[in-house]
Amino acid sequence: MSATIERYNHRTVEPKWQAHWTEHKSFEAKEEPGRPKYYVLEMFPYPSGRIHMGHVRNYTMGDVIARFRRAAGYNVLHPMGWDAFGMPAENAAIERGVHPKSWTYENIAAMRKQLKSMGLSLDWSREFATCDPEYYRHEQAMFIDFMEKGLVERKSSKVNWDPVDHTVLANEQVIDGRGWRSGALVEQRELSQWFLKITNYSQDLLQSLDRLDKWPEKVRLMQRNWIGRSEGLLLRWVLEGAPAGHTELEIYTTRPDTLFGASFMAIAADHPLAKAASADNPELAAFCESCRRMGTSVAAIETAEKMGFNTGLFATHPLDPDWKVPVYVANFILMDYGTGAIFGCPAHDQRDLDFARKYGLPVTPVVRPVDAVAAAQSEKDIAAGTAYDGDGVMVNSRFLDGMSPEAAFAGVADKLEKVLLAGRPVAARKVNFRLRDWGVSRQRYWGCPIPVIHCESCGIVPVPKKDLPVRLPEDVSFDKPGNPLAHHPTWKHVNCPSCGGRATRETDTFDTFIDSSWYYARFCSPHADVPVDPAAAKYWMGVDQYIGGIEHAILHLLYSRFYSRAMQATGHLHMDEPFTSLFTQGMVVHETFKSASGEWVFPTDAAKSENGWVHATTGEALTTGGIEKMSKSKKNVVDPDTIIESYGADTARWFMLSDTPPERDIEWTDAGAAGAWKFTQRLWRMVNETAVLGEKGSHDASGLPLRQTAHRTIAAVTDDLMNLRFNRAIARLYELANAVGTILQKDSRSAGENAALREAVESLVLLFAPMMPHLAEECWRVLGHGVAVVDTAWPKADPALTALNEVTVAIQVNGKRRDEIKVPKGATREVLEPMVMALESVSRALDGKPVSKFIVVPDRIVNIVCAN
RNA sequence: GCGGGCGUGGCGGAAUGGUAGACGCAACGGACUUAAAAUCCGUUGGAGGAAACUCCGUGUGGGUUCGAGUCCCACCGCCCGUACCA
Repeated sequence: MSATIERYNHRTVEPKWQAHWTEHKSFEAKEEPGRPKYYVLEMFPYPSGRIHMGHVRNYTMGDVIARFRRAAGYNVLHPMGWDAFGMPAENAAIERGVHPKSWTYENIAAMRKQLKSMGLSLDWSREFATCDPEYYRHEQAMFIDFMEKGLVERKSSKVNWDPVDHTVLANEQVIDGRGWRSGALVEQRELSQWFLKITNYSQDLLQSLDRLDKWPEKVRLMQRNWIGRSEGLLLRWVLEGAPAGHTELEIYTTRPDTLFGASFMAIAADHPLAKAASADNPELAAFCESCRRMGTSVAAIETAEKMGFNTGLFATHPLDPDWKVPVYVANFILMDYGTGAIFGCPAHDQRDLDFARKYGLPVTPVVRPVDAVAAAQSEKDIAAGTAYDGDGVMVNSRFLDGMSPEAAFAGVADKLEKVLLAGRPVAARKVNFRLRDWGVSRQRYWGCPIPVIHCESCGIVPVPKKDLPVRLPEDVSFDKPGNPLAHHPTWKHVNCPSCGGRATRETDTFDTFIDSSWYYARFCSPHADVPVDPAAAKYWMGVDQYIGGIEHAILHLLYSRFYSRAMQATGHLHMDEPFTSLFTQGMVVHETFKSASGEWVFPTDAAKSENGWVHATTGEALTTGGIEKMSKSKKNVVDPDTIIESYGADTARWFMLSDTPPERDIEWTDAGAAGAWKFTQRLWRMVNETAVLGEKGSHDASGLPLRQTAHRTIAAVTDDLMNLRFNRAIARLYELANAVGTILQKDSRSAGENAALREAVESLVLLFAPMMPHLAEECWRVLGHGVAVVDTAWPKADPALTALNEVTVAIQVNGKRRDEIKVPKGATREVLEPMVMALESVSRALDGKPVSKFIVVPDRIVNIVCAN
């Protein structure tokens, strides 16, 4: 064995090839009409200052796809940028006195360097940050176009106010009643806000999910639920003894079929009728106030009892003038869904049943299961406090009796649509969505300024496009809480573009989700002086493979889908669905350690002793705290820089792809990383040992087995990479490496074996190149190639070599495996039967019993069935 | 509550309804070495057996099928998402 092979040194090799790729502009993409394109995009990072292992995993996957597609002949676009606006920059300014701009751009520089050390095949010539005026200028221009198109609305509304971050949050940013970033309890405030009319597209956004067949079903379902379509009926009830101006009460229901099961009305505490009725009823007013105070936290909702207050008012049943139903204010009715009022049908709605039982209201079942046993059961359940919400047949419902609930729905709707009340139909079919318009105003400095001017005489005036961008002023102070733009002495004072009079700028900035809602389109033409160059977008869009975390399943992905529609409506883009195929990768997790006093301990400080884990320096006993997502607070982070320095980028990349399927959480372990590193060294040795054997000779029969393995590996890895099954592709590569190693170990080899070896090793290098690009380049050079791997085509499997001419067929007797035989591929039953019946193992298993069936699955299995 | 996913060796995980455990890690045995590291070779689901071989085995219980980790039903457990949405 050649003992003179030097160890593979990633510290010199990796920077060398990175420089080569940069120098040769290997990854700069240009439109080439007629040539198939492939757009790979990973969700761009927030420039927090350092990349973490999650980034390493995300960008490695994207890079493998990009390099693989590139080798396979596609014109690949693989860009990178920075989601650079947002609160951490401002927090840094407040806490440490650094300017958000310098903080951000310094972080970008640091992270760019880190990403480059990973050897990603990115087109850096297209890089931008969303805080570049050259980027947000187009965002502002498009907003003005959206305004003209009626996609923007300014309205005073109750907003979620984050008292820690001093900003408004979108509903989507409120999690369990707390700010998604600060974790502070959210308050309700009344403010004038800018909204994007995403609800104009509710139906389209819902329906088009059906077209996104390359998205995970889970994400589509989450979006479906978020949009929350329901079909129901708006229904007006005449009120009796109501305060002035409240002659009727409009409710929304999805179950008009259960109208004859009505036993009470319930309205939200914020409903105008509740307010009016409270005026001369202090007790009611107090109850409404307590409902408002109850809050929206999950804990509050889960523990809250159904509570109500009888207003003393009555509503008249729309189908029976003599039927009067009491009106309650109830704590479980939300003002911002439907009309903030319902009719309660306790037998078929659990909340209504809880409420009715508490306040002694009637419970009349009106839907009965068709099956008699089920019907009896449902009656018992209802009496015991469990509502029945299944299908069945209508009862106790006059003209609806005997119908299905579906028919009854239509029966009630058809009838009441024709009944007039105060000159209007008393009922109207109505589709309701849970989706709200998107509030985009933020009272922050480090965001894209909203390009409008408030003029006392002209009102809202958009900034003329020639005056864009509206730049953020740089001389701001963060001494006072609230928005530095509002505090700035001069910035907001301008002349009205319309009348020339004194006016003020809007000081709110955009929600940063806007920045990330169109960046994918900007990458097509990052230097164009329009938001998106139509020809470039036409060529590159949509994104063929988008990769990111599941945490963006709703917000970012839904906003982006809306944005592309809005851009289409304003002529900026030619298509509506930006992401053709979506992949959501799992997290990187790591074991956690805790000291006896409950403090988190860095894994690097934990050592294994006979008595379990101890602190490496103090010797204190440690407990393992479970395998969790890497986070600074739990100290279970591994720094990518450290890993790349000690093992190299290729090893880190390889580990990230090995063993665990990409959609699952991967556990970072030192042993696993070390294993990956050993494999890089092994490949390096094999390549060197093969290289000295010289150029490829001619093939003969002795090399056939290895050639077959190599070509089958090419076919399998190609298929696996096409389908993002990285862990399987890697297993195949280990198999090929093992096969190569076996031949290399032999004391003597035939010329044919040497030729096969050369071919197998070259294939191996090209196949692992997307995962370990630096090692592949270096190996390729050692093998004597003058052209770099990035400029070499993906290997092709020879069908003659992947085809099997002999197959192993398993022999079963009564479904139990008893033997296996090697037979020519395609062996028929006529050939197989005598062979199989002659087997000693078969006659032993049959034990003289007659064969009743002889099943042949060609090239797979033979199953002999006999009486037992 | 509702919705979705998952449950396979010591571990990560393979397996178009067709030989369960590919591949890797760990462990054990061996070669090389003064020794160790590195490397290479071998063994490794459980039980029984000297061996041939036999039996058991994919959370539990049923079912469909010649054949089930895979499909169907019920249950148990874990994970994720989500909610007074009328």
